[in-house]
Amino acid sequence: MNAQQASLGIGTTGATASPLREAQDTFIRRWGEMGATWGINRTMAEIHALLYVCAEPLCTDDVMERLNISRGNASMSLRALCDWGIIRRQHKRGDRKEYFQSLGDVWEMFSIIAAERKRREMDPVLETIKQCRRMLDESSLGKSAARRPDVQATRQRLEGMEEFMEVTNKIFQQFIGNARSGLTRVVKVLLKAF
Amino acid sequence: MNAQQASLGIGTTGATASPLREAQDTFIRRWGEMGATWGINRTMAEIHALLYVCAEPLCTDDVMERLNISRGNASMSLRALCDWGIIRRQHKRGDRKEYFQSLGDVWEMFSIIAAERKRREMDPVLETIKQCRRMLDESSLGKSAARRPDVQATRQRLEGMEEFMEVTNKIFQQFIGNARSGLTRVVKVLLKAF
DNA sequence: CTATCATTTCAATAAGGACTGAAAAGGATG
DNA sequence: CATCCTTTTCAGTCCTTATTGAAATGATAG
Repeated sequence: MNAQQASLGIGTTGATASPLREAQDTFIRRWGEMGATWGINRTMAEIHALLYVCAEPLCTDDVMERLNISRGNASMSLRALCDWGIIRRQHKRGDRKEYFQSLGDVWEMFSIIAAERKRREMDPVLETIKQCRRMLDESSLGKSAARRPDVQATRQRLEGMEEFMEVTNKIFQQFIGNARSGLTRVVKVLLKAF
Repeated sequence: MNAQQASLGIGTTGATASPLREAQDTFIRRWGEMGATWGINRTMAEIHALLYVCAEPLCTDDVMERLNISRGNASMSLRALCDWGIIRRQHKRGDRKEYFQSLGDVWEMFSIIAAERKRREMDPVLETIKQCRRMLDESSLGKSAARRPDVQATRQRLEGMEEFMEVTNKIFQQFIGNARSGLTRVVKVLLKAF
């Protein structure tokens, strides 16, 4: 084991139990668990946590050894994280391997994630709700059907949800649009207001 | 099939394809998909969507038939939704069955969900981060170890994450504390500011 | 061009969650 | 307290997703 590996706490023997490594592992494990409950797969969350806390570029083998995962898994997860945009590839001169590095600014990371999840998961729902409302319009159903109490009740519920998502979307938008290092404008406003 | 069932669009034959039912089903399906990507199981999300759009109390059998799920599944999912507090049990006089009804106010629902997820998923992470930071304190490691660049780098990353989560927590808190029907104070502040 | 090292891909498999159905428990009614 | 109706529970099964490992592909250096 060379000096670099020692400082990373990477190695096949479990003997190296530095406090640094222990602290990092604790964080990584917890972050992985949280990811799972928010619909992000555990391994991806762990890899991200690892790159984030180490705060230096690691290569695929580092990640594999440190988290005990296969090469295939590491490769696919690293690519997914790059696709999300929260880690970046890096080349070291004189080294064929690729290295990966996490963004350092938490606000930027979360703003990227928020943007992506809004696009992938909230926008389609909002679209669907609008469509459902249209299906229950007077112009689609005729006057008498559109006034049935059950139809009206459903329409009202859809309206309530649409309003909510519209507002939530706006907040996301603000968060997304402004986050370039440090606290967002949204957040500053909030913190000042309370 | 009686009148009540007809109006709910519930029935064993697939023949009844009312626009109301179609709109509801579209919403339910989409809501279920979204839930899945946010770590809420699809069936639970669908049941909730059903109770929400119908805007009237339904019994276990209604839910089973409408969503094609088993009694066991319906029972467990309904209980979980009650535990979350976003649907409520109801008794109808002269009827042994229990009925379930969704909260009508979306803001209240999400405030309940936010409170629960904060408690279950964010608070523990924050706790872990604090603990990890303590592991890397000068008082735990001694001066020289605590000043190693790798230790300092990790400590900084943990601090960055802690700050982020602390602020996020405050925002959640505001959202949670104020939401009793209609827009929260947080949301009003936000909307005025932009 | 070939050898060498790195990365990606993907079929096979393992692991984890969700769902069912039937049996048990609960609770109202006469 | 016996009956009838409803709800809950949970072992077994099914289904989805995550992971592996080895073969294919790509990239660099000599």
